Amino acid sequence: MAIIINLDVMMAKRKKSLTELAGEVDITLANLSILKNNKAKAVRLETLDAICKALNCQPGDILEYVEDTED
Amino acid sequence: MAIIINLDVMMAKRKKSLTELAGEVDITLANLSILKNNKAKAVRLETLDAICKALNCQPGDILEYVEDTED
DNA sequence: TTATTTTTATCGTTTTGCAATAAATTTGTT
DNA sequence: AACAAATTTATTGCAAAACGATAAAAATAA
Repeated sequence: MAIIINLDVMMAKRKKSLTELAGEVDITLANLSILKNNKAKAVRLETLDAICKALNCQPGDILEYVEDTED
Repeated sequence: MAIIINLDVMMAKRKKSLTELAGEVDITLANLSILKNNKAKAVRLETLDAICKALNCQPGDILEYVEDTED
């Protein structure tokens, strides 16, 4: 099992593109993409906070606990 | 608003002390205490994973979105 | 094809997780 | 009060990683 960041669901729900989100979260588009695709091994709570704020959601909405029997 | 880590609820539910948890999470007691008391500014997903595993819970169970109008 | 969005990659800086260790503080027990 | 156990706080140090800045590649849309 592994924890992954899933922004897709909330982004779709809020109809926000990565580009839009990056602007609001105040993080570079490139780095947000890394977070979104689980290339990051850690997250600053501050960043998570900004994302939740921008997507108007709870941490639990974007953090998932999944089987890592993929890829 | 800020995201905080709240281990107390799940620790109580699982009846686990910090000392026990530290052993299972494979992190030093000192550092787990830091996480527990929100002195950490970031968390490794790997660590979060180990904590969720040890407490048998979801990330959303230990991550809270609260007003930072305290202390 | 052309434009737009997203993903990858590289370099450099700064931050921070975490170990190791030890001391201080709190909590529990008799 | 006295003692033990658990928790918190503090230091030092290092390796790892976030994130910025930037640019190029790849994917998606029009």
